[in-house]
Amino acid sequence: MANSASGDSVVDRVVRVIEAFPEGATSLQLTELAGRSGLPLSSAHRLVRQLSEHGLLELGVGGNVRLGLRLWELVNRNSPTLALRQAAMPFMEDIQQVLNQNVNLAVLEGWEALFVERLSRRGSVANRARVAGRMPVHISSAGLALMAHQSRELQAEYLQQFHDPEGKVTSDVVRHLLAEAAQLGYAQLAGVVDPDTWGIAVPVMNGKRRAVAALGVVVPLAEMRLQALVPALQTAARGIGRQLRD
Amino acid sequence: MANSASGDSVVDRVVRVIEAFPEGATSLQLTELAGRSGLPLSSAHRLVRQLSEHGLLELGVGGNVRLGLRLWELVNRNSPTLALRQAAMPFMEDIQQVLNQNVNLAVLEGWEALFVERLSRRGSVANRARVAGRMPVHISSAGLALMAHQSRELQAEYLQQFHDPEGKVTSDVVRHLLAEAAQLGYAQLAGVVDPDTWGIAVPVMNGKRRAVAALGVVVPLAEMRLQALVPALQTAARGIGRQLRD
DNA sequence: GCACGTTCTACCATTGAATGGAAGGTGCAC
DNA sequence: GTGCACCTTCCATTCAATGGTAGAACGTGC
Repeated sequence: MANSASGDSVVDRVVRVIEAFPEGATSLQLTELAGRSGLPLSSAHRLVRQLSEHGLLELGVGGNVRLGLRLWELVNRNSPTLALRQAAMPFMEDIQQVLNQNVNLAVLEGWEALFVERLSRRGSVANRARVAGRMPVHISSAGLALMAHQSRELQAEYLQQFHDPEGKVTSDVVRHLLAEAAQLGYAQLAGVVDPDTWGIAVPVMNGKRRAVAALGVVVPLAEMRLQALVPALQTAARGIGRQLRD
Repeated sequence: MANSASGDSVVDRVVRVIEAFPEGATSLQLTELAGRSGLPLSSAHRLVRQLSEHGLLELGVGGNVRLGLRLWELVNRNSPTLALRQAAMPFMEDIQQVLNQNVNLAVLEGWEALFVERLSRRGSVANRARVAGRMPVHISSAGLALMAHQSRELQAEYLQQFHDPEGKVTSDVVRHLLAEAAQLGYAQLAGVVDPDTWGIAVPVMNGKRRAVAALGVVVPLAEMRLQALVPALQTAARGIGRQLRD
């Protein structure tokens, strides 16, 4: 019983509390939060109360905890993705209008594609649900498009550590997919997320010729027409890249 | 020289660091960050490094600090505003289509309206810049619409503490504006932000008859037609409120 | 090329803020 | 009424946090 029996700093604990929220859960019971974050109840309680006083969390009646509006505000007004999203939005809308398909924009975070923006197929932007979602590199066209244009070192490191928990995909298969994506200039993947859809994505290059994002669409298998999709995506991706330079 | 000479906890400092970013600034020099957050350089440096290790911040070469993608992800995947924005989006799009005006959605945060979503006038959603922006209650139609439907106690407290830094607006003027907004069911404000525009906003009521948000439009003075705008806004606001109940 | 200013990074003795078990509330269910 | 599950508060113990200092790494002007 002392300063941190478990040997982690206060910052570690703050992070653990924020990360304890499962994807999509807006609120959590205090006891559950303590359990998920691995903190003693009293410590969790103290931390949550402190964070609540600053608005980073909100502690409601009966120990109901949720992320605070203040935190949302701080993150979104200085969003690290804002410049990218603003540069990409007009082009994403163009794609959406021309192809009438789901359009998405992703960046590489660790060994996963992190989706930072999305326009859904019907009637513009209603569906914003899966923004801030993740997909492993090897089962998303966006992830493949991104990884295929990273440095040799990073790709080697990625392939070296690669392991499919389900054991279906080998490192060699992924290597092949990446090589193909690099050669073709786009990545495609059929029926992984949903058996009836294809994903196609192209890299967005910034001024330094680095792939900083991937622009992709998800189309029903029946409407799959590479000849139409790829040029549109590539044109849009180049446009986004040009915007990023200014 | 001990644990916190300035008498604030680690949590306080973490918050100060995150809040130190001025609106719209995505990155900051370490020294400037230390200055803005009022922390000794070495303390700021240590905190930033710790937060960076968890991805809440990103510490680039040469002390360049920005908010981390991981933080953006955590906040946006468990966004406290998500339910509201999802409920409101279809209706906001309707308004945008029918009226062809800038539409925005705000909630009350302290004595200010916090804008959580916005659709700009031309070509759908390109302009996302001012999302997460704030406006004082008394100079925003959304703020007035929200405050006009809060409890008597809260309104009294607001008016009691009210003080216009520029000294142009008195508490009595605001009281009048609120009374008017409450009676009419909508708030209007001319030429405050931009001399050539009007703002009009209506409250969004949740199942418990509490005003949880405000739906508003900003229109050029020349196109101001209350008869057309208010019913459309009110209809949409009722629709949003109904969605929130489910 | 050298000296200077600025900014980032690392070190480490001091000490008070953080810790968490225990006890006391509170509310709900049976 | 009794039990249970959860939230909240308290407080003696102690080690993690602190920040002055020093040094490294850059850039810049002379």
